[in-house]
Amino acid sequence: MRNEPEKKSAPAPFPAAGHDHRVCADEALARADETCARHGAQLTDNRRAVLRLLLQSHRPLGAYELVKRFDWGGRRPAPAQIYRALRFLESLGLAHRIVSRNAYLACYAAPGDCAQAFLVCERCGAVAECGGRALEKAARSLARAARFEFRASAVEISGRCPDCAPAACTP
Amino acid sequence: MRNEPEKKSAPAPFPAAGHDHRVCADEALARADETCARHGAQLTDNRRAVLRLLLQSHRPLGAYELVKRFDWGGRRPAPAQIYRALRFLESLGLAHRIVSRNAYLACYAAPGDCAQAFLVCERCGAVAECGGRALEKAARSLARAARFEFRASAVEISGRCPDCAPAACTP
DNA sequence: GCCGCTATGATACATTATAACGCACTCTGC
DNA sequence: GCAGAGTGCGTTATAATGTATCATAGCGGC
Repeated sequence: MRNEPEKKSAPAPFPAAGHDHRVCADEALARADETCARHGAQLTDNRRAVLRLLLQSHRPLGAYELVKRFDWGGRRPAPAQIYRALRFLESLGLAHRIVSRNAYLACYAAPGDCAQAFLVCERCGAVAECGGRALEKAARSLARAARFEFRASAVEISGRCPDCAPAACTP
Repeated sequence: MRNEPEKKSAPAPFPAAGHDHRVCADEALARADETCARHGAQLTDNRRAVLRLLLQSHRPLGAYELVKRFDWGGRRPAPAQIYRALRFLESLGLAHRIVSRNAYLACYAAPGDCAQAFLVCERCGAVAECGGRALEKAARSLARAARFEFRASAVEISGRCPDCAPAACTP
């Protein structure tokens, strides 16, 4: 990746709400099954494998990082394979693209209230997805004022996560 | 570019505030001089040329689009040249990067109140920069709630500009 | 002159993403 | 069972975007 030190064994990037990684990952996979079923889409082996990799990492991964990690009996899948899965996952909201990093993050939120904004740590690369109706509301009213037809908003907030902020209690 | 039809001769992408292109471009160049002077930075020929190209286009241009347009006595500058100028312009707020399109847009706003958010038309590729304290306020409070140290926020709203919206009065 | 600094010009390379094509599988209707 | 449609996969090739690196030029200070 670009400038991510890949801080070894950093299990929970700013858990903000004190979440347990395994629980949220398992839940996310279960929700993915549901979501696919609801949309009449198939969570094929390929797609599930990519989603699982994203869930395991719990931080955004680049497409080529996924290519490397994809365990496929020694061989490596072609990028196209990964990108297809990512597009699929994105289309159902099971994963998000962090444009500012060209990276992809599994969605841990419930289908309804996902992905209003992302908090992207400049130092360790951790990303937290967070809701916040206020943001979307502000975006919508901004669009309205410009006679702009709102479709979607992407908000990425950069800064330092609690673990990396210099003023944090942990040294 | 990726999926921008490059609608020929579309002079003013949603003027939102009824602005005159030439006026705003000239003003922007003048402000750029000022801004550079204030920061003790040099608006060299190279940088000025890139800024001028951006101002002329009045819509986001990819770096390689700039490479093509750069008139340099027949030759073409290397990408690095353009990227350097872009980085410089960005650092002073004279240009902005539209991450969702990997493209760059000249800043037409006054130094103080620039770039809270961008309205990106999915159809014609036009981008309007717009303020909106509400957005930044929402972003900041979101960050605070997550114990995240806010540095900057990038908000990109996608949808249809007034010219492209199906329900618009102009056919 | 010589140093330190900044910006440039140039070559090469790295990273990210898509196009295109044919195969395999599944489902459906017959 | 079999043809045809639809979807997803595996592969190759290539496009698009972005950086690293190094040598050089210009400029101001000592």
